[in-house]
Amino acid sequence: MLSQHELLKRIMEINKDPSLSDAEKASARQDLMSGKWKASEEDKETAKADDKAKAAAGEEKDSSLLDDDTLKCAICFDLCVRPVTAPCQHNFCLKCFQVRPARRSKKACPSCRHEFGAKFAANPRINTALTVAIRAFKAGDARAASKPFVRINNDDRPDEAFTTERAQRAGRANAASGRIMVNIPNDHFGPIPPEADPRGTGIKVGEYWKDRLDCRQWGAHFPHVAGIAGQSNVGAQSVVLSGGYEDDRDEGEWFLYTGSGGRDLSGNKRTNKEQSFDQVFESMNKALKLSCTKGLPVRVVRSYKEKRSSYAPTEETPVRYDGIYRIVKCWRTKGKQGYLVCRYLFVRCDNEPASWSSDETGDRPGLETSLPKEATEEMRKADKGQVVSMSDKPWWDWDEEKQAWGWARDPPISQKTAGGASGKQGARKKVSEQEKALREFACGICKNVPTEPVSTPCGHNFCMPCLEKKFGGIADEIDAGAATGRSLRVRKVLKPCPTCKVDICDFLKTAQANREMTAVIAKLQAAVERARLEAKAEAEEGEEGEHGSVPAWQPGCTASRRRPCFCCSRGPVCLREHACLCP
DNA sequence: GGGCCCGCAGGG
DNA sequence: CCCTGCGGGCCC
Repeated sequence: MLSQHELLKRIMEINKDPSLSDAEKASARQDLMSGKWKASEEDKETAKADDKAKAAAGEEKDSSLLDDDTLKCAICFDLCVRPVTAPCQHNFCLKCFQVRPARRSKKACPSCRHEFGAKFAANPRINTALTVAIRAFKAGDARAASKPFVRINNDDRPDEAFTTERAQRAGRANAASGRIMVNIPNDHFGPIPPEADPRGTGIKVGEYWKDRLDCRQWGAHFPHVAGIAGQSNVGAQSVVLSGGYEDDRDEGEWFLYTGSGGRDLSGNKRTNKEQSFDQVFESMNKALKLSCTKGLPVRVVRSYKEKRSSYAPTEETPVRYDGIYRIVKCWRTKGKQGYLVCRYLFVRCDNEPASWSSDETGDRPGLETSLPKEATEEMRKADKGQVVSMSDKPWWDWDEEKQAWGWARDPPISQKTAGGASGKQGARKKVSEQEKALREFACGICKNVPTEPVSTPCGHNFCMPCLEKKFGGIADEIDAGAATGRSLRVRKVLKPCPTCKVDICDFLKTAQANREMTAVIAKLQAAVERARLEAKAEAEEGEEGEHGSVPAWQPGCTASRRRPCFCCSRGPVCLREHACLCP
């Protein structure tokens, strides 16, 4: 890996290289920052010599870099805060740029008088490579700099599944397919931890992918078209800011997000800019609302397709992970198209600094209480005056002791069987949980789960056969009692609930196995069985020959449904052929 | 750059 | 099963 000094030197060399175009410069910088660059022998030599010189000269060399314009704002002459880079290669703080050159009629660089292109003047984008350099510079050593991650080659994978001939010709499936690299269920909340990542790093803020499909494979956001990942009764795990809704407003640390729906998608359309009816808090919008009230962590991914945000990535880093946010408020209001839209105020709460931040630390609490005026103004106009707030005890919260964000309550349990770090621990846990649920139905006499369950008015469960055995031919005796009209009272005393001793004689007259309960029990039993199998597979994991009778995957399989492998959870498994892709 | 079409995942 | 979905390739 490059020393920090070397890194900065290289960035400057790139910036000064007259043979490179702006785009090439940007791309070279990005490659450097993302760790794609590989040390050649020559480079290693210079690095060595460099280290020696550095050792001799102490830190002088590093501090001398402060004289270089590269990291400084050409307006305020300080280190850039949220740097934007003009086509002339001069850098500015986003704010400095917005208050000075952007407001003037002649939009030109105050440093070199070079006129900005219309695109840059209208929507300057943060130069994230520069923020990394500034952070590194401030920290003075490589350790504190956000560590460049090494992307493992995602191409040429045996399981980069092609589904259609057309897609094969294009060199890539045109819909979601391919192996999910991270070991987490789709309904995993919060950051993707190192344990779940085959590289052992976890998904870091600033990591980026070439498209939504790639992003999906690394678990940051699973749906490949939809912008919201979630379940209406659990919450939302992640969102993408992709410019699909014109009401969105992005200010980096906070943004206003629009819910989904309200659009006519008839005729096999996937999206439609035109809204034709009101949005409601249902399905994905409801999931987001739940994440809001619970204060759950929501992963946020930004796409270069968002054209109106300075915080959106560029084509060089098309789909970028920006860390954890919480939804502090949500409400409904009239959107620009005149229909009601669901609105969500996201506020960042991540331990890592944002890609656009020149700070060395992540977010600090407080932002969620001092709401931006854009949001408060909109909330005042909220539909029916209803504004939903985040809980006082959010699931994801600031830990004063650790001085870090983290889980303040247990994370929601995954409902999926996708395996993975949490899923694996969950399998055994799930067995015991469901067994516990089953025990709720246990017969008060034989203590087993009843096959013909009866629930008494006093709320206790028994097997029908156990009750009959206990009270001896219930139906017959009662019939006999009714026929004689004599000893019913006596029998009543003789038929107390075996659990609570309450008289259940009258109930027993008409008692029948509860069909509804039978169904519930059957479902639970099936779930326990499934969970047991999972736990078993888990226990046997690592052993050879686990795939048993599963046939080898055949290239060109056009299965429409894929799931992580039942055996090793690494997937995908073709459910039509039940073929397994495990190595 | 716009329109069109497509496969697929996932919720309900 | 049906419907939705802030993709992406391709053709024009």
